Amino acid sequence: MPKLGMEPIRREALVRATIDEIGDAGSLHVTVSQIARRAGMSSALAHHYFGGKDQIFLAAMRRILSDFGAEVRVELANAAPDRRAEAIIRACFAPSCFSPRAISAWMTFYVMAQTNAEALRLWQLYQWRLRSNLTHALRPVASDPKALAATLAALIDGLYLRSALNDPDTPETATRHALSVLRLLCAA
Amino acid sequence: MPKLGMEPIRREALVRATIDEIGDAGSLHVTVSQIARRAGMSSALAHHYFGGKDQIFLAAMRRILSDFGAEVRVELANAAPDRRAEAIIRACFAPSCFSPRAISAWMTFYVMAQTNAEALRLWQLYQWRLRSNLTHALRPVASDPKALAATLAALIDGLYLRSALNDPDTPETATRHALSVLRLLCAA
Amino acid sequence: MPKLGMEPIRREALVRATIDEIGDAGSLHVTVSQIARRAGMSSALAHHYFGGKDQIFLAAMRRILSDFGAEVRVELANAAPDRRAEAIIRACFAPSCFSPRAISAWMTFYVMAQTNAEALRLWQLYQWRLRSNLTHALRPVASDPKALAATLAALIDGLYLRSALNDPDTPETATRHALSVLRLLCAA
Amino acid sequence: MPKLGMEPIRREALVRATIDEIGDAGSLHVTVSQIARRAGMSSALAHHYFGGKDQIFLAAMRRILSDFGAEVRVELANAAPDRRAEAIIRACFAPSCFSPRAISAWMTFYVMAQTNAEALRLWQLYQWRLRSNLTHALRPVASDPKALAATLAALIDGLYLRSALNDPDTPETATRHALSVLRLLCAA
DNA sequence: AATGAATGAGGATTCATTCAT
DNA sequence: GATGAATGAATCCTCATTCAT
Repeated sequence: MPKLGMEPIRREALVRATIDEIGDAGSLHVTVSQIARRAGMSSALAHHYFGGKDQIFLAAMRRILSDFGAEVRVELANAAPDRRAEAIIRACFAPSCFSPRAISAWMTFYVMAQTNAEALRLWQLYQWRLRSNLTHALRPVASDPKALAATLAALIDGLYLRSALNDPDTPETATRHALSVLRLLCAA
Repeated sequence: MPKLGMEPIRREALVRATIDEIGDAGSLHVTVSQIARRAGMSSALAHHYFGGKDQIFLAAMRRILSDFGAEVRVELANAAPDRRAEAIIRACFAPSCFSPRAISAWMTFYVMAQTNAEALRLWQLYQWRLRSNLTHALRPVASDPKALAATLAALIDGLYLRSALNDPDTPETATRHALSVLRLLCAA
Repeated sequence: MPKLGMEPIRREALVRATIDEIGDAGSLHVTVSQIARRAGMSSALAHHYFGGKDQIFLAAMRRILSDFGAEVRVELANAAPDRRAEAIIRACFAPSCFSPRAISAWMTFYVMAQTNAEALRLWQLYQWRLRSNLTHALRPVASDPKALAATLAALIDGLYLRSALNDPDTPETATRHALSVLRLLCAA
Repeated sequence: MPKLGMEPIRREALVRATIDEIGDAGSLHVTVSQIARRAGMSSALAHHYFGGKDQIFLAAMRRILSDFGAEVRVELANAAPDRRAEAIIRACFAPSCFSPRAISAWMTFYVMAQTNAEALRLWQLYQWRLRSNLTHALRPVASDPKALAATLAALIDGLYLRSALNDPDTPETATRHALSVLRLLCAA
């Protein structure tokens, strides 16, 4: 009697395992076997469900992006209209996005995007959404919302980067940093 | 007497080839053989001179850092006292540091720093120098030089990142962006 | 369900192939590929089952030791109480232990024991067992069983050595030699 | 002005270095470069003088044999006619032959002899001389000098073997052991 | 659905040896 | 006489991927 409906469960487990494994290893140098073992199945099954290593990685990247999107939506839902930019920044540094594991995986996908077209597309989508969200949110409070959005997006990436490299910055410090820049540049 | 003095030539060629190869490939997934071939020698000779793959990569990283340091020194030498921060920013986006290849290699070393202690040390050294230079340069013009230096450093890294990911930003755009943030935040 | 239970078969085949290959080559200078080919599989599979070259070699060494132990047990089971020492000596030169291949492999492992801790431990275990068995067996017939056991153990090793080096000694000659020394020294 | 008469000096240095290096490493896994470095010259020069690695090893083996022969001659020169067998045994365990280094090198050459014809010839020569010397020396004191010589030769090899494998036996213990067997078997 | 079995392709590293100077 | 330079050929090991069951 075959088990039914295993596919989504397996895929989910593999995606989680991929993020965790990359986060632990701190690099893309992670084998399919390691991921599969962590997900509690054989590497052959991982291939069966995803077709190949790249696809597993891309699925993990999509998952990180959608987690991020969800976080943004939650924060935006509770934000006053003139606090929407703050809310987005908070979402960026929320634990689900800014844990060491997530950061490590995130940074790693940047590298993947240098060679994999689909990964690049995903990153560009993320950038477009982030900037678009920020621009929209900044419209009530900034004189040049688009430029400020670009600045904040770059700053956020930079803060991710140094957090990935063991900078002792806590999420709180990073959040405070980004928020203070937001305030200063809105005032300017 | 044998042919003499090849060592510095070979090492130099390998370092160049490493940066170029990583830049072209857009990832650390570059073999010693590829590097050696590009440098016009056998992989055995590359090992002979550097001892191993990691050391070749670290030498390339050191080279990038020292190129950057030289660029900074040049720009600072020609800068008026109240333009020193600008000068540093210009150095960051000077062609020798901001060519697609250099950026790609640079980003790639970030990944290496996640697992290699010496690479991490080198990155931290770079960060410390950059921030220290910036802090010093900002003293005459900013109310909180240290905080502003941190912001600029993060912003610069973020701009590198998106440049590495095929953002159509030109060096000029990136420079203008960073300089404008500098001005706004000094005024604030 | 997949093909099952190959592991013990493969391991066994590899252990046999290792002993044969070393025996043929007459040295530790034997590659994993050679062994794997002789065992009818890829070198990758050999690594998969054993983890590395050293472990393959150690498994082969363990096999030789256990073959020897079995031979001793068989001979002892059929021996009169005052013939137990003779039985042990016969076991040492039984075909399964004293074939050219086995000797060659045996000698070769001696070399391995000079640099590999686990191999050394195995050799010491073998020595301890041999001497212990001999001492016990000699108690009824010798005045200083321990000293005589040490002498016989060294003599046996020496006879192995020259057999490994193409001495025309047959197993029978070697057995007769050792037995005659046993008799002489018991009488003394 | 070329240096004259360097050849014997270089060859001597290489032979010494080979023995020392093998002794230190405890195995044949010694590179020509290591040997040459220890001998204070380039590996190219080592090849120049010896033609290849095997020849270097064979030269070292010859040296060990001739050292042994010299030791035997010295001991025999000072021995009373009925003490000649004792003298040979003492020579076998004299420091120049029985130092850990010498033993390690010695054992290692046994392995070489399994594959190299010239090494085998040298070992056989050594055996022949040892047995011949012993037989001659035993004539006045043993009933079957030839058989006893064979026994002693094998015993001596066995004692070397266990000394090579870190048996705590000192040279003195080994000497006493061999001498006591000699006495017992002469009496028998 | 699931997996143990199996491998080919490749990658870092080592080393004896050759050669130009 | 002497050596730095240079390499081809190996060797261990890894890993994504395929397949039979």
